[in-house]
Amino acid sequence: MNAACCACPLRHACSPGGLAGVDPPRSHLLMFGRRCLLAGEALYRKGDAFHLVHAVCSGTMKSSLTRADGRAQVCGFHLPGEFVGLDGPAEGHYQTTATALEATQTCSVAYGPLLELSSRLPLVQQDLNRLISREASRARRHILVLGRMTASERMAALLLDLSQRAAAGGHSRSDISLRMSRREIGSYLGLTTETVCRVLRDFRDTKLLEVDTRRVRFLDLPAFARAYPATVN
Amino acid sequence: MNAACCACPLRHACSPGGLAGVDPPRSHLLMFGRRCLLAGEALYRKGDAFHLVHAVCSGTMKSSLTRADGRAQVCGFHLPGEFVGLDGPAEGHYQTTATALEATQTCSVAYGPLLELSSRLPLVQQDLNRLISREASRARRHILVLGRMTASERMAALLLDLSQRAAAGGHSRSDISLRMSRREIGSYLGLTTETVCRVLRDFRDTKLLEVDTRRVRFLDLPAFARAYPATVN
DNA sequence: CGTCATGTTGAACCGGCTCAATTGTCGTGG
DNA sequence: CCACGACAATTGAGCCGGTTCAACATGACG
Repeated sequence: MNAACCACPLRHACSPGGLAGVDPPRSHLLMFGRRCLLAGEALYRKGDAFHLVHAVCSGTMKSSLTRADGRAQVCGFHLPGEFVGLDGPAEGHYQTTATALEATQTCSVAYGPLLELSSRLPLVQQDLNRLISREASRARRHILVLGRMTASERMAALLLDLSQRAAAGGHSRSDISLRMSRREIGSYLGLTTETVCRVLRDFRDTKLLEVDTRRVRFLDLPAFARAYPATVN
Repeated sequence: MNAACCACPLRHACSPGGLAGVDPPRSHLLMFGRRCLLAGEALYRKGDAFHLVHAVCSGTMKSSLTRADGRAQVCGFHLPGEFVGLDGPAEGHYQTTATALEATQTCSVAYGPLLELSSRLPLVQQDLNRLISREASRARRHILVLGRMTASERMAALLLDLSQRAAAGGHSRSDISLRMSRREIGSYLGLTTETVCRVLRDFRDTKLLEVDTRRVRFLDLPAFARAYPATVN
């Protein structure tokens, strides 16, 4: 582990989560560099040549697809400790655009050397395949949400998912801050911003949540999860 | 290429599409076996231990997710020459259930040896990663459809997709046969069977298609594609 | 020929959308 | 510090696309 990695807030999360088998003396070969993004800044865009995968070190990102008519559809939110850019291997260029939702730090890893390394280290190879495959898992869960769920179920699914991932990152499970706008939530869930608002108001009115704009607190998380069982995988 | 592969209808499609770099003398090590499935029979089920990936040799399959309440959501259709089971690497067990829609032949490949082989052959490694990554691409395209499209756009997207894939398999581009039921189409598109029927009727009434139950013919494919541009990727 | 699943069509309903207006939030500059 | 403007969030009223529910047609298969 080199100097930059020692300081990385991901130093614990990165290896077990992503690249368990990389022996320290070699890992510096992989790291391409860090970037600091401002809110709204893109890390990569759809169509960019794919050479790097990225870890979110701090902040939050979204990834979005572009429709033929040019409008965007948010297809994922990414918290610290998670990877973005793993949609690249499919075609050799990114198929999504990754944008920072707030000031965000990322760490980039060169894909070529990573592949090469993985062929020498079976554990890395398996982890890499797993990571790429998990990309599809996420998308499939998303399909389940968009398929035939009501607005409240969709919103509940997102909140429970964010809660769980925030917890995995060491944050509170019941007190989550939404770094994305209502419009972005709506795009992700296949709803309008108005409906997102109304659903959150209903959750508040029925004492399931406290909602203060972008701050959400579960009043009884287990009860909430029980009320929306179809959303848990 | 061993005897079974010589007779395989995929013998041309398999290598270029999937495993370009496997040198013939070794490929027999990979092939695990063939299976013949009847309509409705499952090749694997959600939760089964993941050891094999499969190619569809003939017939048609669907893969489906299971909701917490037990109901299924179709998440993909698979034509001859395409792979199924690549959702396995993520967690070491299948996350979907693959079912034959008609009499279907499959060819299975052991994942472990494939991984091992791929570490010696960079081209195979890259292809394997690409295949796994394409799994996510498919799911993302599906998200785009389920996100915010009208019923007709969804149906058009499916028909154009099937047309394109049928053409890739050497079949007619404008004359396609739907091996799946209206219910399965509806599940895949996030619609009811009734709506699927009505949309097809509308396409027929507006002279875009000839529809005879499970047989669909585009009367003017380019015009159809132009009428639904948002559905083409 | 009867049975059962699949497909089709119609009528009424409703969840979420559209459109429009209001309020809240935050950054900027006076 | 406040005023201002731009944008995000919220709320209401009315509408509409797709669902629900029900009836009927078709077709596969014993």
